[in-house]
Amino acid sequence: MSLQLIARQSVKQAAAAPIEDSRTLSSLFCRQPVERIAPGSAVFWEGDAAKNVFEVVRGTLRVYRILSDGRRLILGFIGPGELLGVSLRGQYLYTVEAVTPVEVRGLPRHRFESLSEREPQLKEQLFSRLCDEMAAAQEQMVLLSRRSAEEKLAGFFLLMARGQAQSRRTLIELPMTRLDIADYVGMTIETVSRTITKLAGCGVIAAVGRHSIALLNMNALVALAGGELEDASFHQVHGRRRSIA
Amino acid sequence: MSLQLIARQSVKQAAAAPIEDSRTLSSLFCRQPVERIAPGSAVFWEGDAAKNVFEVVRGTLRVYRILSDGRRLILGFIGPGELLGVSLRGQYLYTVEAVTPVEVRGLPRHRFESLSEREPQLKEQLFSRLCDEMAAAQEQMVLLSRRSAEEKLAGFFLLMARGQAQSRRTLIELPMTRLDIADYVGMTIETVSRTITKLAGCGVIAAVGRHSIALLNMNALVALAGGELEDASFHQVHGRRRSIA
DNA sequence: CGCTGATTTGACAAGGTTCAAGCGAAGTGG
DNA sequence: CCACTTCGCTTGAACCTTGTCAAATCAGCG
Repeated sequence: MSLQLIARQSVKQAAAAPIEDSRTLSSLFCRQPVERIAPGSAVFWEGDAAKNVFEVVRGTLRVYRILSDGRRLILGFIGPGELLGVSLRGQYLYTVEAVTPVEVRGLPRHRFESLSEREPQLKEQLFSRLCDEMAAAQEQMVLLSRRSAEEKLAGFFLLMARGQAQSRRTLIELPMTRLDIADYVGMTIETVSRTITKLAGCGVIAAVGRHSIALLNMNALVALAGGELEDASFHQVHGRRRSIA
Repeated sequence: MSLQLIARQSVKQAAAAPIEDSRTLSSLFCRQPVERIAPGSAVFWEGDAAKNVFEVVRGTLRVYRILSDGRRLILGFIGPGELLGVSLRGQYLYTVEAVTPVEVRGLPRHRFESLSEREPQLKEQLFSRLCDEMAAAQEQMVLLSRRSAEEKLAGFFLLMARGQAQSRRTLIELPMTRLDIADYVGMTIETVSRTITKLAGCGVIAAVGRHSIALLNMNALVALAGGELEDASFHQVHGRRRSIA
């Protein structure tokens, strides 16, 4: 039985907790050579021996598992600054594939471990990232448990916005395909497409090409998503409305 | 924004990795007084200051969050041996309520932290539990992403069986209500009920009173669940088995 | 024995999946 | 540089599952 983790570091998180220690997790990787990975290629596969830990330098990746009936469950999308393959035991638990052209730096696991063992602050940072990942996992559960397609997609867009928004940016990138989105939120590709069309029809969002959308009515989007994806700009209480035309 | 964790220790895990260190996480709690909690009462609420860490001695609890639209998302059920409220920051992220009569031992968080700080093995154990919890979270995502009600419930039953099966016991306890189950797998109570009736009609399971069911046809159940909840009796592709016993 | 709350069951409608076809953009080869 | 192919995306229509509303049953308890 193997376990490993995607260590996440949300943008917000990073900003909120500036690093005082000179020695950061990232510093472990900065001398490692960069590996380039083409879209559609994997960094590693579910079941592989977990030999390396990676830090994402550039690009977006999808993390997924294939269920026994052939369906693909995307556990998350990760980007620059995040760690991949932090593992407690021997095997990777999921497959990680490049969505866009990707650059990563790899570090042999045993070195990663001995280094982080040596310095408590690193261990602490690792722990902290683990917590972030846990929180992210819970958010995804919330997302998956949402009933309607609109709620799910609204939640997904907010998640993506949160991940890349400098502030209240309205244009967000969706490097992944509709199929990726569908496998992430647990719907079919058709429903994703239809729902995007519908939201665009309501004026809540606007599709800008295939790989980005504009968030036109943030309030409506947050209301639709149920307000659960806490955003800095949003702070309401339990009495909430959800109108979408 | 606060983060904390339910640290899980699966039955299997405990058996597979015998403790060599004299000092275990549990040993931190064994001198603390036992608190009794009546069914329906909470150990703590989402948003409370995370003052204590708890170890469950007896009983079953539900861990949940209330979404802003009033829906309740049950993140998991936990039992004896598991930790509650391990927190990196100040507040509990979810509410924990007793399903059955429960006994827990509480330990002030700062003491828990300073103690585990002092001993690396404890930190290690904590890390390990965290990984278990992460794995559990992923399993729930798999469960939630399943399409049909039958798949979800079959998966749920297997999960429950795995959590309490001494061996290939076929009678499993379901201390929680149908509503709890519904909020866990993301369906309505009616659908849960209908689906149980249906599975019983197929001879796959049999309802024994309201709070336990007999697993009559394990193979059918595993097939229904998609075989993803790896069980000793089941190991396909990736060639790894994991004894349950 | 008569409450109260939990569960089951029924009928119906909404919404999502499925199957099928049309559209469009990106990339290839001439 | 353009036509062609391909793949991803959108759209349509029928079907099916699940959510909803409502009512009947059941279990536990005073």
